[in-house]
Amino acid sequence: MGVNIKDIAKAAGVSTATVSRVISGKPGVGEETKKKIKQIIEEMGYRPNLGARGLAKRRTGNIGIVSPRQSNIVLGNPFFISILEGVSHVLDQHDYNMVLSFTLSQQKRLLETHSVDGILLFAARIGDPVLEWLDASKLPTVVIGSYQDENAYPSVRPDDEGGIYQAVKYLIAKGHTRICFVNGPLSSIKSIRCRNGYLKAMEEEKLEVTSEQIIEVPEYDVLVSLKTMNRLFKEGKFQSTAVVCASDYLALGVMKAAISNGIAIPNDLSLIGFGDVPFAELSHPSITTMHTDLKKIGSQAAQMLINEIKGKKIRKRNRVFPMELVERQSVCALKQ
Amino acid sequence: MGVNIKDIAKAAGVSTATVSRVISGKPGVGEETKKKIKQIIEEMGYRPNLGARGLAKRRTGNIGIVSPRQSNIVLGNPFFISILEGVSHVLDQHDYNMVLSFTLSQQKRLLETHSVDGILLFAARIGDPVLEWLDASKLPTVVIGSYQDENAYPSVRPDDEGGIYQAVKYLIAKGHTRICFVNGPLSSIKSIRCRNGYLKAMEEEKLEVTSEQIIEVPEYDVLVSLKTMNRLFKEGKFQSTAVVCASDYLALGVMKAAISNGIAIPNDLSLIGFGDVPFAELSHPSITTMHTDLKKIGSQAAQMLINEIKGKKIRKRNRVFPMELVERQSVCALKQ
DNA sequence: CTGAAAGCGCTTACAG
DNA sequence: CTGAAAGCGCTTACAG
Repeated sequence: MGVNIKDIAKAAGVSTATVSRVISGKPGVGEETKKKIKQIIEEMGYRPNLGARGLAKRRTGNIGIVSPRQSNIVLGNPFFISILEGVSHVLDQHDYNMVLSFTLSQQKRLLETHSVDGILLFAARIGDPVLEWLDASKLPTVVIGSYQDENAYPSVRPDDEGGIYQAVKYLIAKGHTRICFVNGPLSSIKSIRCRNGYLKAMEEEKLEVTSEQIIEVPEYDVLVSLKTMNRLFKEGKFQSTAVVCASDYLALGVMKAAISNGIAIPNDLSLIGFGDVPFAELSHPSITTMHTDLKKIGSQAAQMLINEIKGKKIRKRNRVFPMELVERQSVCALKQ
Repeated sequence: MGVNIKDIAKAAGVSTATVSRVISGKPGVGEETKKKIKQIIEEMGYRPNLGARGLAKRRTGNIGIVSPRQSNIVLGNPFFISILEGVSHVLDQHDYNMVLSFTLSQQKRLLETHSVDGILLFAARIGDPVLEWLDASKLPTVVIGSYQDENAYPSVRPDDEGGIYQAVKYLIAKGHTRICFVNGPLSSIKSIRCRNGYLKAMEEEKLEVTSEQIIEVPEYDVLVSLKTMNRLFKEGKFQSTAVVCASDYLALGVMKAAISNGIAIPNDLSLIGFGDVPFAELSHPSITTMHTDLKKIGSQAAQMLINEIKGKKIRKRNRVFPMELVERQSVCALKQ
């Protein structure tokens, strides 16, 4: 099992307490002794056992990332990846490890076995079993993305409502009036917020919203979106000249379905995505979309969690990041 | 800190040893006692402390996933995501947590602090500093993907060489002779293997390979591929009628560059990708590509690692998964 | 400035 | 079938 603190103490002719002090940079050790111990640590290749340290200090040094969604949907989503990058950067500076959980049983274990010091909760939906375990665990938690109850945990999220609102307004400014909205499932609070943004913009402009104009796709996934839209286009009842989507992936599905049904984008149909993932720029045509600083959302959330763990007061519990429109090729002004 | 094993022991009027036996399902506890203890555990909501258990059993219950590449490149890559899904599934069954490391310092900590019981190494390149730490850590390790030394660690990987070989042969069967190859950097062993497959197929058919026909892109990334190809197309010296790529992402970059330079795919240029990530099917045109069972690669690697940790003999240390061609829309027969 | 000792929460020979 | 005790590798009052 390698060399431990006792070995070092013995070799240096001091107590383990002194060695421990040197390792953790605590004051109160003579320069001479410190130097000697450091040298011996180097020579013997000593590496602290984080588990043991954790036991003694009653912390684990791990942060759990939990998302109730299927791993492929979350991890395969550049949206989350970018956020994770930000998270990773901050945890790094504070010497935390990231423990990911993709399955229900992993999440349960994570939350019930004192394996982590705090939780970053992603993409939760109403009714997710994880929420109950989380609650019972009493673990410091920060939510990333929209959540049912802003008061339950501190949170960081993009301004979903404002983002969609802006997108709709932009299309209206381009002359569109028959604008439909492709949304994710309403079990996601994000979807509800996005929906509100859409309705608000339409109402403000006194544009009628028929039930066909809100298309709810059961999952934030390209393929699901593709299938749903394919059916719609084939039925021939699709009347809109523009569509706003609650995610870039949804938009990509719409685009693919449109193309294979002979609907040209943007000439026959204008399209706006949401999130600005790398693919939005790479598709053909490139997708006009709503952008926000995902990495920063991640790093702020991580920072808040660390403060929470340290028992520091959090100034602003719920942070909302503004979104801005990125103009690309998928929108054009409506021709009369 | 919640209720611990002592509390349970006291409440049940037994020793902690007995409680421990019940928890870990060890034999040698009376039915009555066992029942009683189980009930009390339930009532008091006891959850074992994995850290403490780990200290006592000299294991951590964690598996580290390390990839020397930048997080966005690895994690943003559906190729790895699919593999991770397979990994996740197996680790789950064996009650292991997954600890991810995205940055150098995280990896160093992971490898030097007894934080994990084993390592799954992804996408290593020659000269990566991680390799040295890994080596020094003496941790059980399984490599996923091509690696410099097949004997160093057990490994699981797709048949890179055979895959590219098949792709080239397929194009030749379609009448192409001027076939170029877009590869990743040669610091990656995967790239070297892919290159060999290309050369082998071309040589077998006695087709000349000029130096311009092998295009080495410095990173397995869409944008980098896009830029490189854009430059090439603009120079106007591009002579091939078909291109094989060492990854779907590379292929996507080629496609995007071709389209924006007025080169139609597949009519002007046939294109084959590698890996069959979800986007290969969703692009327009959809990409003909080499497919393999990525999830299975992940689950096999995880299983091998667990066997390694348990000290079981591994029957076959280096496993190679065959690849097969998936015909889509990005290739057409050469018109004379 | 330094050490002896207790403790973190669990497991596991050993003894009975 | 069960318990007392030692131990996993560290930290931290406490005392000097």
